[in-house]
Amino acid sequence: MPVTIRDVARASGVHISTVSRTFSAPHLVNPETRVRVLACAEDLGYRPNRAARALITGRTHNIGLIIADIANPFFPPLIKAAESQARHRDYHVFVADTNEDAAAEEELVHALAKQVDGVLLCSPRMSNSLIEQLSREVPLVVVNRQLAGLPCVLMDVGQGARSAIEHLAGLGHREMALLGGPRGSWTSREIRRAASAAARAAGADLTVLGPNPPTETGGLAQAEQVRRAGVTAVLAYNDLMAIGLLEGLDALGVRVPQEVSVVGVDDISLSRLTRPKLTTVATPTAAAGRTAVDMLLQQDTDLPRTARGGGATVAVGVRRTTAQVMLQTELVIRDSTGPGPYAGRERPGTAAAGPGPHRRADPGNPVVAAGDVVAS
Amino acid sequence: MPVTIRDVARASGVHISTVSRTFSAPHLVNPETRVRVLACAEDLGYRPNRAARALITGRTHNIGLIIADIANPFFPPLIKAAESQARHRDYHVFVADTNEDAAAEEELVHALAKQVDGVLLCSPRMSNSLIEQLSREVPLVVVNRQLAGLPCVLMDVGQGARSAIEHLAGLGHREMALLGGPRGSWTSREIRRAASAAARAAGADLTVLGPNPPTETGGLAQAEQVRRAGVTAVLAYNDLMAIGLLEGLDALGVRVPQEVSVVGVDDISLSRLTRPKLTTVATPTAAAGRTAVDMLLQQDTDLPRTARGGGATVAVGVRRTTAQVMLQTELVIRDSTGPGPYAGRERPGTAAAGPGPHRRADPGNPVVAAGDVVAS
DNA sequence: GATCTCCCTGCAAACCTTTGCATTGAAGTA
DNA sequence: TACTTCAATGCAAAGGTTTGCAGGGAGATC
Repeated sequence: MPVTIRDVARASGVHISTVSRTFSAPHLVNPETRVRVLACAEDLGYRPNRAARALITGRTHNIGLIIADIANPFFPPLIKAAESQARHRDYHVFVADTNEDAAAEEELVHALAKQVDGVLLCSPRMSNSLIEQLSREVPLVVVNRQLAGLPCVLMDVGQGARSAIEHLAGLGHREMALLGGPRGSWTSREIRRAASAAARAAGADLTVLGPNPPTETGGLAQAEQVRRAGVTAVLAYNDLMAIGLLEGLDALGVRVPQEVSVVGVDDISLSRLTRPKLTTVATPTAAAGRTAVDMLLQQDTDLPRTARGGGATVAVGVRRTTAQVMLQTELVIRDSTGPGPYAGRERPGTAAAGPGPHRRADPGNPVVAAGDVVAS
Repeated sequence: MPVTIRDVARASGVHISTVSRTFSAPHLVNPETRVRVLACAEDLGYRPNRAARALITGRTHNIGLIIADIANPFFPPLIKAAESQARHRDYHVFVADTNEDAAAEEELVHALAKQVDGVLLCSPRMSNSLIEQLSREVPLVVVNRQLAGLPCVLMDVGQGARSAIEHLAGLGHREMALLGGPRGSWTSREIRRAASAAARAAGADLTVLGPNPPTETGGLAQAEQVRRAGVTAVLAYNDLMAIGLLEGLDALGVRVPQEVSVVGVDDISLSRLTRPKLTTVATPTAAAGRTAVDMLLQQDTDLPRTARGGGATVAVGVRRTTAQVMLQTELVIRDSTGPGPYAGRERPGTAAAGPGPHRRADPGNPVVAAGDVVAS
């Protein structure tokens, strides 16, 4: 039933190799023959069997995309961007969800290793050493985690957190809380580090609450703690948690931003739809998806995967590019942050007045720090 | 570099076929040999090459999942459920996003056809005839669309829409609007049909606005129309649109539910977090994902795909199961619906008073209508 | 007219695995 | 002891494609 290259060859009266070349190296075949073959192929509905092709070329033209949680609206834009970028290059994307579970991550990498040309590991929860080990099994690009010797796509959440804290301090807040993200998250650590430093620099206190699951529920569950901590401003690990917190505070009768200001991270589409609209640190997720695919495919074309001719072309000392790209973030001020108790006292330069809407531009210029490492 | 079955055979001193059997038919190999082979395989980090296996068995152990829009929170639960169900059966899931584009759908089915054992087509936008045609290329299970002769997983949105309209009528609404979904959506047609009938039965007017893109923006854009139509209650194609409408009405100063009641469909997790909380028709998305995978895999085990031995085992008159499963929906009443202008006038039986919270049970009992069809 | 180029096409091996059949050898039976 | 049975293993073909190499033929050059 399935039509193979052989059927096309028979129909068009040429050898299968000619049919093969018609598709993979058209310039090598006579134009007349080519059109004839193409016509027959079209006619019969022939489509090359990618598995068979993969067997010999060593390239599946698939890439794996491992995601902590598809239900987190942070990821879909990244996934879509990665898919569209991949599709342009005739690659397909395998999306897999780990449910925020490090063990599932490892298993998925193994499972995907043989059927993809590379894996995008997004916001991994497993250890650095394990990631390094897995990278020997299949080319890896890591998103939202910095690892020496591996290509990484990072978002500058540190800068974002700093801006957020400075924004809050400028509004007159001194007692702040940070809702930490999940254990094992590089982003969470990064935000915490930067936020602490920024708070210290601004003369503010920062209470860290967490780690927490990075979901609405995780944020909602901390509402009580936030109130008890007596803070007037909160930075949450992500928008989902911030939205949950908004909900929780509302249930407790705490008004936002009059009594407590809330800032999220990610700028998911939802954060424009909450009441009040959420002030948040916009992360360039789509750009990250595109960039990660580019880096993976770049790496892929660099390393010939099939060692045709056996031991002759030993791949010793292959150079692997390990560029690390840092994408910029931007604070988007909306309605969930307002003046704090110290508004107008100090720091007179920073406007403590009503926050106007703030149009953000797409940060299209990644800061690139490239480096080459000799792979084993 | 990649370790093959041959390496394992060499290391353990047996023939490759014995290694193969160790994995695919363990009972055929001597226990001692087996442990030795397994040890060697473990040692070398051997993992069978699925592409090569697929070439001969005709099964890739992958399934494709084609989704209109991953960013729509309706889908992630379905995807997760499908993935987890598939993983239990040692299958992997290829997720692809079509951006609500019928042409992209067709192309994706073609592209996936050869590298998966079957495709789950979720909320397709293309024509029935095209779907039927594609189903001859690769086994298909269709979700959210009813097609004779093809296995389908449906959610009873008709019943849901009816309940919603009855709920609104019971609250004293007579002038209602329906925000239609995207063109080509079976669900949208179904909702429209049922809602119209229910409105007629309840003596209410139903203005249909649309079709619309099934997003927040789509809903938001219709706020003005809704106000102009002078209706007091709106049923939206999905929660996303309902949420957008909420936003739009708020911007226009229209209070919900005091002036206009709003009902959505899907019960995405967000609808618990809007202000007011959204009354909606809960659809069993996770169950749909699980069921669809089950049906696909069932079909897959029924049809031997590789006709080894060539013409001898002609697959003529193969029976294909085409069960159609209808999953039940349920109205979840929250805070976005309230009494209408005719509250308490007629229909005294139906309580027009404040809507109490309503706990919904997981509708775990699918209504199954099975049928066998002889495939060509 | 003979030789050389060069374009096009065919040939066959290779990729890694599965699986029907053949072979081996040991245990069981008469 | 000779024969059957059966479990365990080896052999080799097959699956669909790519690709290095070789061959064929037409046109060009001398």
